Amino acid sequence: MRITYKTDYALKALLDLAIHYETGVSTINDISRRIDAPVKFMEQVLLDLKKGGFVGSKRGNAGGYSLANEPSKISLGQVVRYIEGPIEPISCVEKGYTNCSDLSRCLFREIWRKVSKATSDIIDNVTFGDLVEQINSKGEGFTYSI
Amino acid sequence: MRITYKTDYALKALLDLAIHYETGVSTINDISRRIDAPVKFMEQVLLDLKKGGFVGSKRGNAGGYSLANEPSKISLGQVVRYIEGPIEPISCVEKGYTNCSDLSRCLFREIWRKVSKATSDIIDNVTFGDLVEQINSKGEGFTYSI
DNA sequence: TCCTTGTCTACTATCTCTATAAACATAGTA
DNA sequence: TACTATGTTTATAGAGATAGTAGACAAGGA
Repeated sequence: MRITYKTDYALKALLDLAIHYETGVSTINDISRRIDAPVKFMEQVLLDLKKGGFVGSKRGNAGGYSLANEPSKISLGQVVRYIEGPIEPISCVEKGYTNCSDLSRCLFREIWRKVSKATSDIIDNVTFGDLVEQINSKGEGFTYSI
Repeated sequence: MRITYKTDYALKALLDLAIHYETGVSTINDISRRIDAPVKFMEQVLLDLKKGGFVGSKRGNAGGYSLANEPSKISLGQVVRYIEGPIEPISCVEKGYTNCSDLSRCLFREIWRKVSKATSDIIDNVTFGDLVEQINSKGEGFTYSI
């Protein structure tokens, strides 16, 4: 039931960008250093996040990445689904699945549906705005390790 | 966030054995056929389940597998943890983890801890006895597809 | 033009998943 | 005893995912 490093890095990168939302763009190098991720791997993660519409970029001198939307408009769930894939622990729970011989009679399907819903309820209801707010409410001078 | 086929087969095999709890042992071939799983793969799964203490076996002619405990004593969570591994979506949530620079300051840890707890609350509170009961309460002649 | 930055493609080592195969051990039965 | 049905163990293998690494290229500002 593990998430991958890619998703972990993606979430941390977005939180980093959310923290620096007012500051302007951040370079891949800056982001990688601040969240302690491999630079070349971060390149790919950020490109994926760009394809997903989560971040914008500016090339050339003084270029870098920035959030495409307000932190409060991006939920963790959106990112996890895009980078990691479906939340559902087993494919038969997914919408539109019709391969089982008789879905209505499979007991495990209902279990995994519940797990899927519980997980979604958590990660769909937290935005990067919420996280930044939590950090700020701790007071000045308190630095988070992302 | 997917579980593996191995876990899926393991759960289905145990439910199958729970349904036939009073009947005596079932052979690998019978179980595989009833839950529609590859025989040679089922061998490994059942062997793992035996190591985990979930099933017992009898060799030789008229041998086979049977549940090691009453169906109501085995929860889905026990099996998932043993076959699939930790429920926690990321290692820093696990008990005893001390590798993070500063656990108390990581916001994502709390999110994944919540997801982990929600999942556990579901799968730790369903036993194979519950599932068999659900099947029986549907009345005679109603066959489940496991 | 030069430097800094993002973009894109390719490559690789390692691991996991999902099986399959063959040789072997055990136990009942003819 | 010989035979057969069963579980046991170990090895192997292809496909795919994971977690990176490398290098050439494109764009934009000074």
